[in-house]
Amino acid sequence: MLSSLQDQAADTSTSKRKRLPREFFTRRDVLLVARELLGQVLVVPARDGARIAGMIVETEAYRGPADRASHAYGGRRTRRTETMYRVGGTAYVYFVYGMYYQFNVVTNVEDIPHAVLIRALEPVEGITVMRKRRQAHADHNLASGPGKLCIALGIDRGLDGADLLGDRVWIEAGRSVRPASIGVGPRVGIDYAGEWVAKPWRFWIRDNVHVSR
DNA sequence: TGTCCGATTGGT
DNA sequence: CCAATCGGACAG
Repeated sequence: MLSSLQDQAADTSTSKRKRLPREFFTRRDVLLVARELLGQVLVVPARDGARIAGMIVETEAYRGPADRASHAYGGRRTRRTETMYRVGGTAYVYFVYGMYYQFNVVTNVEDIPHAVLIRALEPVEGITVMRKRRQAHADHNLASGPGKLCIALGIDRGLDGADLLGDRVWIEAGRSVRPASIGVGPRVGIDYAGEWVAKPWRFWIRDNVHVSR
């Protein structure tokens, strides 16, 4: 089973992949979108026309305004959170801890601030560039965290608000992941969120070495 | 304007 | 376990 997973993952680097359509992102269930983003491929074009890409192996759903862990909790609408109120299929990129960027995918229709944090990628294309940016770390440590993947792909605040159906960053169809291969558990780094801390809204591909932690 | 703190990471 | 490092949110 493990080998078939790897074969399929390898397949995504050679076959033609289709870009995910608007309708994938505008669905109302952010938990469903978070699960189905596993196995899809996040792509950022490099300067010379090359591509930097990684298969999504870990995600977290944020369901504002009810979700206390969300930046949009209570309907909070500020310059930073405004992006989350845009239509599904928009990139929400923010800066934290004074040094890291975090890449999110906005879901649902306009004015409903739901989003999926992309927490880890398995490198697929542009691995040499990723190694350079991440200072020659082992491959399983190139993009195995939300801050790390932004460094590896060169993502910064300039991509906040970018349309995922545009040409600055997008997501292509990779492989579907069987429910049995999906790990489910509580989100991390949100100890301030009270009862919402325990919600099992973190998803990952089981046995994949590129998952964080 | 001042203070508090974070959807993390890497080193001790 | 802890420091790094600075923008965002909010109180005053």
